[in-house]
Amino acid sequence: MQHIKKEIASKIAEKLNKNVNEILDNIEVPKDSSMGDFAYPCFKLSKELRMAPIKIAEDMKSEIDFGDNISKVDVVSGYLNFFVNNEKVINNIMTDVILNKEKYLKSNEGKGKNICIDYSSPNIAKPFHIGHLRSTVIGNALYKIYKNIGYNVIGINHLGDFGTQFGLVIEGYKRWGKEYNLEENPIKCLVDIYVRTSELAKEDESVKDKARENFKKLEEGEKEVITLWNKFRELSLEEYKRIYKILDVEFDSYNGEAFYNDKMSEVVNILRDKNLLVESQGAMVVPIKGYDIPCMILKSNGSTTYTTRDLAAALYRKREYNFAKSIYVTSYEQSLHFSQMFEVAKNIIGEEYAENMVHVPFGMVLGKGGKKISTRGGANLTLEEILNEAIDKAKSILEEKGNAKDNIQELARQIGVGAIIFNDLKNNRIKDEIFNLDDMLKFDGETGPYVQYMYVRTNSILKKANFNIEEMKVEDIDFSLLKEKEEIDIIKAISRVKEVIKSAADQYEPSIITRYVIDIASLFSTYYNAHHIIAQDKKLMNARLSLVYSVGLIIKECLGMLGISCPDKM
RNA sequence: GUAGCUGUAGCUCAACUGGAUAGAGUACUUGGCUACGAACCAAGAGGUUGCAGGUUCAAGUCCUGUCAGCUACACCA
Repeated sequence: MQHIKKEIASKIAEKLNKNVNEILDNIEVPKDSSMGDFAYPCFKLSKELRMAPIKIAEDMKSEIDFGDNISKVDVVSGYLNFFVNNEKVINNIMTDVILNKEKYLKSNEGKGKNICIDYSSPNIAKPFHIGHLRSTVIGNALYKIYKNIGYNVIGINHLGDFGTQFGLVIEGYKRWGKEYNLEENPIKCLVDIYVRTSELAKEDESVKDKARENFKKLEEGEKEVITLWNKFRELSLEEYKRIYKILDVEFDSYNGEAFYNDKMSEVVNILRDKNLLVESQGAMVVPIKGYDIPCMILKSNGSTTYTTRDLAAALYRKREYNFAKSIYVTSYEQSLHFSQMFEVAKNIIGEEYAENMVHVPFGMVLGKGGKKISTRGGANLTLEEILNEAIDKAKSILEEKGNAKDNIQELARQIGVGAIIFNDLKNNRIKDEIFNLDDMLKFDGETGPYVQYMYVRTNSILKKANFNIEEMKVEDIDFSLLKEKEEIDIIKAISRVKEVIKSAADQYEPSIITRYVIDIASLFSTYYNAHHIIAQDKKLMNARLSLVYSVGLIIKECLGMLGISCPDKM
C-alpha cells in the first residue's frame, strides 16, 4: 500500500511541479473506508493557484493518469479520493506475506547499529512493586521492537546497588543479622533491617556515623563490608530474577551503579580539565545554561552523586557499545535529571553521542486517591503477588472451560501475565495510571486474553482444516477469491504492519503496536462470525485459510514484540 | 513561586501529527451458540473535547490567557 501512496504523490507532484515528499505528507487515509483508500486535500493549493479546491481536484482527476493500481478517483468537496485496485493489491500483499512469513514484519533499518536500553533497574534491598512494572515492560517491548527492525540491542538493568542506604543496612545487619532468615525472604528482611536501623539512627547519631563509615568502606572495597554487600545484592537479584522469569524478561547486562564505582574519577577529571567544575556551597557542580540549578557532580563531603554514576555509565556505554542510541526508560519524575545529565554528557562523550541519548518517560502508577504510592507500609501488593493473582484467575477460567488440560500452569502464566503486560502497554506511556487490580485482571474486551483468544482461534481452524502453510505453493492459491469486505479490511490492515512497527520505534511508543493488534484481532473476529472459512469449495477455502494463517502470524509476532507470548490453546 | 506533563462519552482510553459526520472498550438495553471455540459477534443509547479568546478555507490538535490534577526544582537515587 505504501508504494501506491508514493505513486500517487509523484504523479501529483509532477503535475504541480512540486516536491514529492511535500505531497506525500499531505496524503491521508480517510476515516471512513467507503470514501477511499487515500485522499489528497486540495485546500492549500486553492490560495496558491487562485482556484476553488473543487475545481483543482476536478482538473487533477481529468488530467492525471494514476495508473492501474488505482481503480477509481472521486472528487468530494475539495478532496481527491483514491480507490485502489483491490484485486491487484490484495494479491500482492497476500503473496508477500505467505512467501515471507515472519520476515514480512522485519526490516534491516538498524543493521550494524547498536542500541542500549536502560530499563527496569530496581533498587537492591527494596521490594519490586507495581511501579517497576512499567519500566520493565516498556523497556522490554522497545528491546524487541528495535531487534525486529534489525538493531543489535543491549538490554541493561542498571541496578540501584550502591549508595548511602547500604551503609545503614550493613550496620543493622551487623547488629541484629542473626535474628533474620535472609535466605528465605531476603528483600523483606533487608527492608525490615533498613527501616529498623534508620529509626534507631534518628535517635542515636552514632549509628549514622557508623553507616557513613560503612559506606566509605564499601567505596574503598574493604573485605568484610564487600562480602556483606555482595550477599545482599545476590539474594535480592535472585528474587528479581524470579519475577523476570514470570514476566519472561531478560537482560544482557546487570551492571548497576556499583559497577561504575571505579569509573567515576575519570568523569570528574575530564570536567575538571575542561574547567567546567565550579565550587558551590562546598559541592562541585557544572552550571548549565538555561537551568536554574547546576548539575552536582561531587557532594560537599566529596562523594559522588547518581548523576556522576550515570555519566560514567554513558562514557562506558559509548566505549563498550559505540551506541547509535542510548535509551533510558524511567518515570517522568526523572525528566530534569536526564536533561541535565545529557547536557553535561556533551562534554564527556561528545555532542554526536550525547544527542543520541534519549529519555523515554512514562506516567506513574498512583494510589487510590491519585497520590503517589509509597514503598513503606505492607498494604501494597508486590508485583509478584499481582502476577500470581492474574495467573490464578487465568487458571480457574481454564479449568472451568476445560479446553486445555495439560500444561495448564504454563498456559495460565501466558494468559495471566499477558493480561497484565497488555494492560500496561495499551495506553500512551505518558499517562498516569491509578492502581486498580480489577482493571489489570480484565480478560474481556480490549485485553491481552482477547487478542490471544483470536490467535488461538486461527490456530484451531488451521488445525481442523489440516492446513499446513509449508505445504502450500503460493501460485496455487487464488487470492482473487478474497473479495468480501471483511477480507479486504483485514488484508489492508495487515499491509500496515511495517509502518506501525516503525512508528512505534520512532516514537518509543509500544502502545501503537498494542492498539494495532487489537484492530487486527477485532477485524478477524468480525470476519470469523460473518463467514465460514472451512467452505465447500476447496479453492475458496485455501484462500481463506491462508488469510487466517496470516492473521495468526501477525498477532503472534506483534504480541511477541510486546513481550507477550501466544498460547496455542486456552 | 518556576518549569514540565495531563484534562475527550458514567468509567478507562483512541484520533494517522491541522482535515471530511470526534472513534473503541467497559458499564447499561436488546438480539445471536444444531456448521471453524460465546474469553466472541451484531445493534441501540451515551459528546459544548476543562473554560475563554485568537490564528486558519479547516482546531481535540497550533498560539495567548485561565482553572484543575500530577511531577520536578543540588548534598535520596
